[in-house]
Amino acid sequence: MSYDNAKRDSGSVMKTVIQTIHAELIAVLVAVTGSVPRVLTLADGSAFPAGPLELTHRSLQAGVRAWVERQTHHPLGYIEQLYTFADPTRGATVAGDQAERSISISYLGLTREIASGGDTVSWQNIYRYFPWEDRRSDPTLIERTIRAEMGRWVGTSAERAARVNACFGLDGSPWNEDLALSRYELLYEMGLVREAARDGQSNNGEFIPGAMMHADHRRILATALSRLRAKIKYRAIVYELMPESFSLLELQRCVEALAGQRLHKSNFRRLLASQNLLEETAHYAPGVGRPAKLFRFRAALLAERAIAGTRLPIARP
Amino acid sequence: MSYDNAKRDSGSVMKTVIQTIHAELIAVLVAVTGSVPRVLTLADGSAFPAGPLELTHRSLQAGVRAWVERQTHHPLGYIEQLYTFADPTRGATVAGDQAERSISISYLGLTREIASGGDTVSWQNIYRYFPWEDRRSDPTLIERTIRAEMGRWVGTSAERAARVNACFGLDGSPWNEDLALSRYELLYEMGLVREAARDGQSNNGEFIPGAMMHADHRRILATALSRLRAKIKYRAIVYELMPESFSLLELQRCVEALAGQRLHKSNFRRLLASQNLLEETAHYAPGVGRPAKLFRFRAALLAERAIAGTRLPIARP
DNA sequence: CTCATTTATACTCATTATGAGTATAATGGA
DNA sequence: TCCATTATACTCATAATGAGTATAAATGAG
Repeated sequence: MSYDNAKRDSGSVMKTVIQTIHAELIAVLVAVTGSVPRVLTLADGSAFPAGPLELTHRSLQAGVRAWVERQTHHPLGYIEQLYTFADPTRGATVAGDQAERSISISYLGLTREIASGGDTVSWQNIYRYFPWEDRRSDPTLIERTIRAEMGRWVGTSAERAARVNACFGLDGSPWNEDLALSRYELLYEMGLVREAARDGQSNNGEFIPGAMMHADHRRILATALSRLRAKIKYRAIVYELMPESFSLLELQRCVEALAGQRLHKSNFRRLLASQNLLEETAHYAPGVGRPAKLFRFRAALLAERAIAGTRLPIARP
Repeated sequence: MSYDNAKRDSGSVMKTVIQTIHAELIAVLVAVTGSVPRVLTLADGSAFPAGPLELTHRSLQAGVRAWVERQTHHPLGYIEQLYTFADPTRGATVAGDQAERSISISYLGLTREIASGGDTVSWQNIYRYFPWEDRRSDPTLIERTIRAEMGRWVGTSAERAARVNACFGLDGSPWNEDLALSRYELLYEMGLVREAARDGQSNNGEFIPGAMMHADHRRILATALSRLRAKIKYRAIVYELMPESFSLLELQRCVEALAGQRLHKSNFRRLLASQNLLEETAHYAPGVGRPAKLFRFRAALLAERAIAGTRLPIARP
């Protein structure tokens, strides 16, 4: 095809080294049980299910499904792609005209928690890795624990101060739960998470609380959390995390678990009502207090509809 | 590392074939000039700048920058990753213990249009590929041209009808500009775009208007358009597309070009005012009519802030 | 120089959406 | 029976939106 020549050669001489690339598929599986958001991990909480893309895989998604099922025996429902990154230099050696390099493609999956087989397979509380992201019971953790350490990095730089304040909702800036990834990256840059020291970043003080993970898996988890928090607001995906029927409070607890924030009960219900995604069942939830009506998601929701609308001030003709 | 064994071997026997993967980097460069949104193309509008990931590339992003500059001599500003996909079977042959496979990683870049070198390098109107996405002058194009063809595919299926209506804003459903990708994919599934026939999909009628592209580049462009339309609403990225200073009407035209919709002038200005992202300059734009004040973006905007807030009804303590 | 034409800005106003509560209804158990 | 608990229904002030109208400052034709 003449297109290929035009495409490859314009402006420079082509290299002849053929590069061998190793593609790794990584799965972040999230479930919410009660009020705890969890991820499925291997190696006692230090890594996610992962494995190389193989010839037998029909697609990237199929590959992810295969690896997760092989390693955890957990069935997989909804999944979506998160991010792809290349390991900057690791193993970039040349042998003959072959060079080795690694690319990681990460996926986010939503399911319901099931006791999974495998010795080291386990569901871990997401906030074990990011204690500062859970502001439901104690929104002052950042103030109390890591603000001082961050202050050391900020020093007298107004620009750094502005960045920290915007990211962590300090000093008048509002807290934005979607910025989970930015916060993790900033902490890494500051050298306050253990991974930074492990990777040879300079260390600017005491490490802050939060469990470490293999390679950059914790960063991938932060990506997943950010994506999920953002998406839950404009797409009906909590659906994937809930049982067939549930009470409104259960649904609220699920969203709160992901957002890391308490929600206003009646306003949350009003929002649900306006979205018209739920329908009543004939049943009621047992338990203390007045029994709650049970709801289910409407089938019509299958048409992957956005639940919020535009923010642009559109003109009518 | 003991982690690696636990990770790879749980539940199945490991394959020994080493897979050679070819990673292709693809760049969708967008600029808006006047009221026309454009993409930078090669091969007379049929493909995007692209090339394999090489050893000399420090990162995926660096690789994209290198290829774009090599092929188009166009400087590159802001870029972000779009999507990664694996070519399902093409070239999946095995030679010895080596197998060949291709992965494409696409990027979206925002710039200002510059006359670019290279014979076949050109800026193309995005709506050349998706005429139905531009509803500024004529929102009835879908009704007039492609609705009948889609109707043939829908037949008597209520589910198909619901899908088409939700996607294309027909029959009472509101038009949602963010669904550009879903619309393209649906048209492909219906066999109404030329790529579908080329790829061996069954054809359900006449092809609809819109230029074809190499491989799945048109699908990638649809991804870029969807992403850009969605992102422009909650992130201050138009910034990258505008000159140093500009009038409010110019900014409005730029957003309209991307959204494919007319905006309400005074409400758009009120929105801008509330976001506080702009500041006045001392200058005025020349031209017919009363001269417009020129604005520029505030420097403080560097702190990559979200411009919209949460949609969740948060509870205060 | 005056006025029609054009584009820029400033306001207005009804309707919705949101944040924050208060009041009332069903339960099970002491 | 009364109380602790949880579920639902309303209320109300304020902010955000959608849709216009009114006024200001240029240019160019006559």
